[in-house]
Amino acid sequence: MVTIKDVARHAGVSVTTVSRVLNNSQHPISPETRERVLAAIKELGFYPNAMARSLQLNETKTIGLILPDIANPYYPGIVRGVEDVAHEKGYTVILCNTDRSRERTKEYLRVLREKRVDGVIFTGGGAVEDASREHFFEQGSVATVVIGRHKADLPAVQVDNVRAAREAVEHLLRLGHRRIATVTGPAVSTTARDRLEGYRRAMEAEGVDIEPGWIIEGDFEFNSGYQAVAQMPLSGNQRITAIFAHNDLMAIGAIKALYERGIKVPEEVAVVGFDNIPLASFVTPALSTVAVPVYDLGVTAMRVLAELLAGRKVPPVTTLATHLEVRESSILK
Amino acid sequence: MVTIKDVARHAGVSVTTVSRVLNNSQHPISPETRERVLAAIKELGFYPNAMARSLQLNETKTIGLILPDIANPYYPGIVRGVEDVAHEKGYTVILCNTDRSRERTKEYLRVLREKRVDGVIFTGGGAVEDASREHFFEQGSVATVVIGRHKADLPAVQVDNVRAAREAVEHLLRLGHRRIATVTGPAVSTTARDRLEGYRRAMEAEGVDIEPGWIIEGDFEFNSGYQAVAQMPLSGNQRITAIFAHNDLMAIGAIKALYERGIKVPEEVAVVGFDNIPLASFVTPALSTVAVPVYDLGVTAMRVLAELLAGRKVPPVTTLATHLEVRESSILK
DNA sequence: TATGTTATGGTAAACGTTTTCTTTTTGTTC
DNA sequence: GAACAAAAAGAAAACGTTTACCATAACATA
Repeated sequence: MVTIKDVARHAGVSVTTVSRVLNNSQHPISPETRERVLAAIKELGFYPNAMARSLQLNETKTIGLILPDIANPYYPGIVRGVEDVAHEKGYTVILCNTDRSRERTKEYLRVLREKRVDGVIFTGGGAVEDASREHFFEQGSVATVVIGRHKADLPAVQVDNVRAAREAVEHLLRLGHRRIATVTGPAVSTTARDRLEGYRRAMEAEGVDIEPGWIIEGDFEFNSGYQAVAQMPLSGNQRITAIFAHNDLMAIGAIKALYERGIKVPEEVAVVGFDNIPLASFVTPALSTVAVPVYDLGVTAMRVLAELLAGRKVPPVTTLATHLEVRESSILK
Repeated sequence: MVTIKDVARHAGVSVTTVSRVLNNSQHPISPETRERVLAAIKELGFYPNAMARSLQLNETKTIGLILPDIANPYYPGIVRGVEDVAHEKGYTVILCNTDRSRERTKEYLRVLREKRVDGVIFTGGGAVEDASREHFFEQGSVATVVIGRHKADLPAVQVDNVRAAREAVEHLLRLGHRRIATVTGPAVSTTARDRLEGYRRAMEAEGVDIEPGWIIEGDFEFNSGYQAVAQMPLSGNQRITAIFAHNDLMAIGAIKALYERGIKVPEEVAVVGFDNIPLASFVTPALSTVAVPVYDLGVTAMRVLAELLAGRKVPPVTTLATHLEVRESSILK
């Protein structure tokens, strides 16, 4: 590998001078010298060693992005948002899939720490956060931003799940539905709790009593939505006429189950999901859903992190707006 | 930040000794000394500085993963595969989205080079490869593995697109279809060319003449599949009875268009896609498709790269098997 | 002439590790 | 008790940068 020394020798100057032209330093350099250095750099194919540089400057221009699983369709949008802004600001992103495993999370935190990343963006909540707090923040801090709900005392970027869920259910109520079931996320998920709360508030505001069979716990996976349908009253005059699922995957599972039972969506049962994963617009009928601005969540998180790294104050919480994307599954053409 | 010196002082030994226990060196260390060092490390919360280490050792245990767009549902599976193996082998992954832009690709290659990544995995072909060859490999090499077809002289991990496409079409022929249309990828894509070739060979082997209107060029996006349907003969006895799309997104677009025209899938028109993105099993009817083992592509690519980095010989091409995932869109229950 | 000042450039320490080479300590053998 | 070997530990150079500080030359100023 060619080093700054080689360049210096080749250009007939000191390494100091090479370093100066490399970094556009304040220090005056004569045009001829600069030219010679630039020529030497080109000629030798010199690429400064970022590690030596980082060692000296104590910054790596690298951040860690920790999430449960990139293969979950909710996350790629976030990642892309983070990455775009990171790239624009000269940062590089290390991707860490934790599968929500505490072990693996800690493992990654150790590596990120050893690699001296300048900052970290977390998403995926829960156990991950605990591990992080313990491990990362308590022993010397690394700038960190969290996407989503969290208990830690860290800057967060999130959406208002209670409100968004409420709006989704209000939409169904406005269409005349009263008997509305909901497929929730796992009870431990704060996100799921918020979405359930939104459902409750909308129903309550409308004076509709929620019947016991209407709330079915899922796990955010396709299958749990599919299976939830089996537990719902679908015939007789006790039957439900709409389903609000806590995410799109479960909503699509529910649609599939309804389809297989010969129940028409949206004619007999309307369905609304949550997240607006890419898939949502492609299924038939196209899924009405709460659009979570995943890309913007990523973009904003990285922006906040960059502010933090620049030593500026950042808001403790940034809340991004959702909007209801009404498609075919909840409304007749 | 606490350094190895602090640990040494705290444990009353030299940095050499600390380094030795840190790296489980051959050099004998008395149990008591080791204990003292370990205790000091723990007590001070010491995390070795990977950059200083890398500078010395000339390896970063980091690799770059270059792809067009993580938000494209084809890629997360690959990324996950790469990441899993990388993690297992002690590597960290830097994610680079290029949007197939030559500019951005070169930009990233520069950064990866400066950060002295140990290796690179490329996927997404085309322009990217050119940029890479030029920039990366010609001036001092970095271990590299390519996923998919490529022209460069680099170890590759791929599937046999010709064969896989042929099998997909043979499946349709076996079901009795003769008038089979195909929605291709962009003409410049080698992948698309291979898949078209497979279609041709299957038809030819069966003695079916391909009519001009049957081959419609798409661009691998949902919309082009949707729009392709408009150009197909769908009524009269010249009508096609099956569609082979070069990827799932286009296949799903086609299904949507057929649905809107009141044409039943698979009863009136069968559809087969390619890739087996997660979405494929969730749409209605569930999409029959050629299952590309994306996760395994990632896993294998990283394994090959690791071999390369260990200085071992690797096969120039590793071909992974595809299989046809027959679901509802091409066969009646 | 002595003294600054400015423009340009260089020397060498520092960043935090690993590792080669030495040194010290301990133990064994005759 | 001398001689040596083995075990344990340390000193210092090296990795490739950045930068504080210093040096020189040219020129202006009093």
